[in-house]
Amino acid sequence: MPANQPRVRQDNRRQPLLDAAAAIFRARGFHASSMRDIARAAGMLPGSVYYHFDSKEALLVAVYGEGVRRISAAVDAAVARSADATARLHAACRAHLEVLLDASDYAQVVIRVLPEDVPAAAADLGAHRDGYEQRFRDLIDALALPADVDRGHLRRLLLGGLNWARHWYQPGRDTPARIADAMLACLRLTD
Amino acid sequence: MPANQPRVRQDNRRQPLLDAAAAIFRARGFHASSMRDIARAAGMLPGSVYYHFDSKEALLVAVYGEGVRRISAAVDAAVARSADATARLHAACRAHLEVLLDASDYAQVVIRVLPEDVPAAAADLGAHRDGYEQRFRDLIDALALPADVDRGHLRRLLLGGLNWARHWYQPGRDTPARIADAMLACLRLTD
Amino acid sequence: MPANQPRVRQDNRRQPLLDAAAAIFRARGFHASSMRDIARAAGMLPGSVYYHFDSKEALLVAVYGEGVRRISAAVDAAVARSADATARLHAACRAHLEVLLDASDYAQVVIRVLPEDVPAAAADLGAHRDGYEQRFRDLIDALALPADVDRGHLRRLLLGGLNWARHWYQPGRDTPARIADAMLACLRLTD
Amino acid sequence: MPANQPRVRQDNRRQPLLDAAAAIFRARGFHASSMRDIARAAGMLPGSVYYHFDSKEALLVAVYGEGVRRISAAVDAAVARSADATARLHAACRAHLEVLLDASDYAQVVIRVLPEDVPAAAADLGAHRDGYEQRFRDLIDALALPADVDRGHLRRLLLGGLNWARHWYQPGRDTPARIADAMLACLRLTD
DNA sequence: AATGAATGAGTTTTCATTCAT
DNA sequence: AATGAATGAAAACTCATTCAT
Repeated sequence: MPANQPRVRQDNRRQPLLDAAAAIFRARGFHASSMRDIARAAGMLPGSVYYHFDSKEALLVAVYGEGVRRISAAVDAAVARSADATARLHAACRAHLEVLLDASDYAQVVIRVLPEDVPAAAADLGAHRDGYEQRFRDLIDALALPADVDRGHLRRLLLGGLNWARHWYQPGRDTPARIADAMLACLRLTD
Repeated sequence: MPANQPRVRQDNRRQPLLDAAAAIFRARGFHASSMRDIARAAGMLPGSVYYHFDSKEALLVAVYGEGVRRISAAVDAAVARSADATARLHAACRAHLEVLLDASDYAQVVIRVLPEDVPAAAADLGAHRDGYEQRFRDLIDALALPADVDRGHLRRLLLGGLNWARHWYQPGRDTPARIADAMLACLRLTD
Repeated sequence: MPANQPRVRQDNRRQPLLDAAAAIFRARGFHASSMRDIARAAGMLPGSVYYHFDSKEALLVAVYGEGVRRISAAVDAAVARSADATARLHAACRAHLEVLLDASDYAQVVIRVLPEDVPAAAADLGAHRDGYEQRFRDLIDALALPADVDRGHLRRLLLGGLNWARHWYQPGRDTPARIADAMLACLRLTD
Repeated sequence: MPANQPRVRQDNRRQPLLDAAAAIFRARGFHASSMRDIARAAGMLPGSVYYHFDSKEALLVAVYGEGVRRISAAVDAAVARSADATARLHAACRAHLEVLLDASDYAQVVIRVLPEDVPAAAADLGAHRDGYEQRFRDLIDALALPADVDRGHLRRLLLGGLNWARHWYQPGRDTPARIADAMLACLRLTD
């Protein structure tokens, strides 16, 4: 035995496993994804997954959390580049859709898997989601809106409309940024 | 032997079975609903369900179709009461949300179960859905909109926003009609 | 109501039902054939089959019996045309193969379904089969064979070899008559 | 903890499982054998079988392949002991029948289950069978036969006749070797 | 002579998970 | 850090059969 190498170990297969899970959850949803499939995509045996995560739900929560973290980071970075309230909302919506539609398996899991689909994890997923939505609450609070526009319903209309894009978006026919702009153009954002 | 009974027997357990399936699909989604559960809710044995429907997917398609029929009927009836384009859209949105949020298990299945969740039935479900969305296409075509508002994106924003309500709506705190009005108030529907 | 017609009824759907059963049993064997399939092929509902036959086994026995009757008739007719013992055996083998390979679903069921596959009907099927094989026993008894040829094993070799043809026979490449002749030419039938 | 165990564990329940499957398939045929029964005979739960084999068909193919391997080995060993063409064919037929009738569940599956009974596995089974039959082709090619004996039909007659023995053979009344000899004595194998 | 509706036991298969090694 | 081998429950579905009408 040669000189003890320092051993970098510490869960170095966790990341590939998460990546695989994100890809499978995104493509098939929670219930139609099996631990077998995820393990195979990660190059492991099904039993091995349980070294890293206690359950299928725990794996989902980890993926979902990473998804929220990634959209959050993208939105935060985009928003930071402007000072004007309307411009900031535009930037946020563009970033939101870009990550959601093109970039990341992780982020797509966030809209593909609904908390209510997984009762055992619903609380965790909901908390992650709420944390993210707070950003849009703040952005909309900063706008000068017509008096008869309700900020809560505006936020929910906007987020619902953006997230729905997953169902009809076809890469190539349009871009996330143009879709975001077109939807914002439908809204009464100024006096 | 009394005179000629009317012979109504035909398929008389099909309706209760559909009702049970609608309730279960609505509450748990497609994959988390089992034929066992549906059969039990309908007071049958699992095998008996297959006398009426060839597969779980076929059962879903039947429920989904009935859901679309019910929303369509509600929207058509509501729209028929006005001549003004904007008023007609308002009526449609109110009816859409009312059926969706309060009235019908069948209708809720339509937004709870996404075609892409059930590849084997996706084409059928999609066709039903498209037939329904055509109504909103027509309603929006009839509006006089600002030149920079894209009708396609307006429709998708609106339907996405309305459908999203399922996730946050709490009966009692608000009414479907008020939500529909509040969301429409956020939109630039006039010149 | 016009003058009472004499009504020919008396189980007039029994024959089409038997035909359908023969076709299905022949193509798929006993276990892989379902009463559903047979009923559908006969244009009935599954329950209706039970008006004519008490069970799947009873249906098989009827088909099998008809199969034996048909081969027997063919062989008897063929044999009757010759007086010479060897010529009679030739005629029998040709007729046997012709019915088996080309002519009749019923007859093919006789070699496709083995009595041992259907314990509940094994006795009946075996009896039918034995009745038929008696013909070959008689034909072989009438031959003048070399002393060291055992008549029992000759019969079993010949019938086994002929029946096996089902597995490799391809219509067009050869004819049942030529196959029968070629096989008989392999045997030591004369001193 | 003793020194270094040899680690033989690998798939150590696979063999008992195959044995159990061979016994059940032999006794009842493919369709009448259930995975339940096979699992029970192997001392497993039904689900556990699927760790070793992907499907009932795959299990059959494994049993069938092993059956062919065993008859092939027996025939090859028997044939190797003679140089004379006729003696070699005799040895092959004796070995064939001995394995088939007395020795091995595996081998009996080969004649009990017909490829056409299991469409999903027919190609695999057929390939196995063809590989085996090639031996008889070679043995018969080596014979000096009368000019009017067709080698192909001789082979098919002989194999059909031998395999048919399964249906009437009763241990004790006769021996496989004597049956083989008696059948060969019926054939015109010399000029 | 047949049907509509159902039954109940059965089928093959899949699943998340466990655990000694 | 992972694996080989299994478990036990449940999944969707099929089957032969029944029976009032």
